[in-house]
Amino acid sequence: MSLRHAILTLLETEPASGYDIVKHFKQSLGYFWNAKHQQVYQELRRLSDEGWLLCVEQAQSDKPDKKVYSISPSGRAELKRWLAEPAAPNTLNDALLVKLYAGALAEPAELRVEMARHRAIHQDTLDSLQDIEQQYLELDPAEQARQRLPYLTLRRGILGERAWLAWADEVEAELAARAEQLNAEAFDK
Amino acid sequence: MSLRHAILTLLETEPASGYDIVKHFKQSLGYFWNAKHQQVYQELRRLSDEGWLLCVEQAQSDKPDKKVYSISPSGRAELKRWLAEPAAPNTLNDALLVKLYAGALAEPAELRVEMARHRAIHQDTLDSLQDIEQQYLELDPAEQARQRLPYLTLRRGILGERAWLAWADEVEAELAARAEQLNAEAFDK
DNA sequence: CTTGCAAATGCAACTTTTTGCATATCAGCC
DNA sequence: GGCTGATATGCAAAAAGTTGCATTTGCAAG
Repeated sequence: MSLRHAILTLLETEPASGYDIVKHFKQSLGYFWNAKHQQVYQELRRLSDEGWLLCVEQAQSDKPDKKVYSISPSGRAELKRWLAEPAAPNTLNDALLVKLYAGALAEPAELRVEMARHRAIHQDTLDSLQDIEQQYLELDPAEQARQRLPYLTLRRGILGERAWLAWADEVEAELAARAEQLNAEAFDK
Repeated sequence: MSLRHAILTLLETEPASGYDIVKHFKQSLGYFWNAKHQQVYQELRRLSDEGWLLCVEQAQSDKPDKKVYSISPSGRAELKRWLAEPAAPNTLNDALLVKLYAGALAEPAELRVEMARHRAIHQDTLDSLQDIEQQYLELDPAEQARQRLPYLTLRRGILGERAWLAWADEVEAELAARAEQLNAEAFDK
């Protein structure tokens, strides 16, 4: 489990509330980490109990009160310990690829709709990652240097999404060819 | 949950034992689906109980006996039903990217070792996927046409791994630059 | 004045996945 | 005769993740 270490990593940059962390996961960091709010809040409490985080309740006049968490020295030590461990390579379970694999059983038109839907999502993700990249590239060189490693994780997102879209081109070309074939067969009758 | 549908998809091509399925996941299909044997065996029993699979115990003289599962008509119907559903886009949790993000806290040398280790794994995966692609390309055109959709899932693996390696080049260039910088600083003293 | 939305947090039940342990058959090797 | 390794299957507990439900504050729009 590394949700806890993902949280420690985020809090290493700056203190944040559970709500803030979830927002990060939903926005920029969603490319490499995802978690529901329920999981995050629970984990924050556990990390607090273990002494890896400090928690300050902060009253707000315009919004509901919040709990701001920050990393403690022992939390930072734990993060360092974890960083030195080798990480298991990522495994993935991709339902869309299963559907494509079994696609001979499906309606070709439905596959095309599904691909188009996913393409739109990936394109949106790419656009927003590229926006963030643009902001990074407008920073002064010293700040760029400081943010270099997070930037490289962003690059992973960008390169990954571009590869996905290039693949989608191949798939859509094939599905279009199939649709044409079906059309021609229908015409023959 | 789509492990069950991944299994149905595999069995749609040909009957197999739990052991066979696990082997598929470990080998070629590992790019898009992963599951431990415990999970697969359990799911096979459940699918059987629901009537979506048929199971035949097959005695073997040279090896332990095995249970060969095949998809039933109701299983095929369920698979079709599932194929028509929209799939949620994949989310991922990538510990390596978390480590890189927090990399300022880590030993640069350790990051480089870790990257090299992961690069080797991805390169191996790419090599084996490309071997499979080569086999596909040597099939006669009719057979290629029949295998076209599974082949496209293979392409996803290939394009994905290439993108990963291209990204690793960027990361390694940066880590090498950091190492040189550290070296120069040490030399100054 | 109520409806809806963003900010903010949480419990409880459930499903899915991982981890650890366990066992049996047979082939080939030393 | 004992070891390793591939084949083949499973139980049980724990951890991780999802789903459904629930609540409070305050703002803004209608």
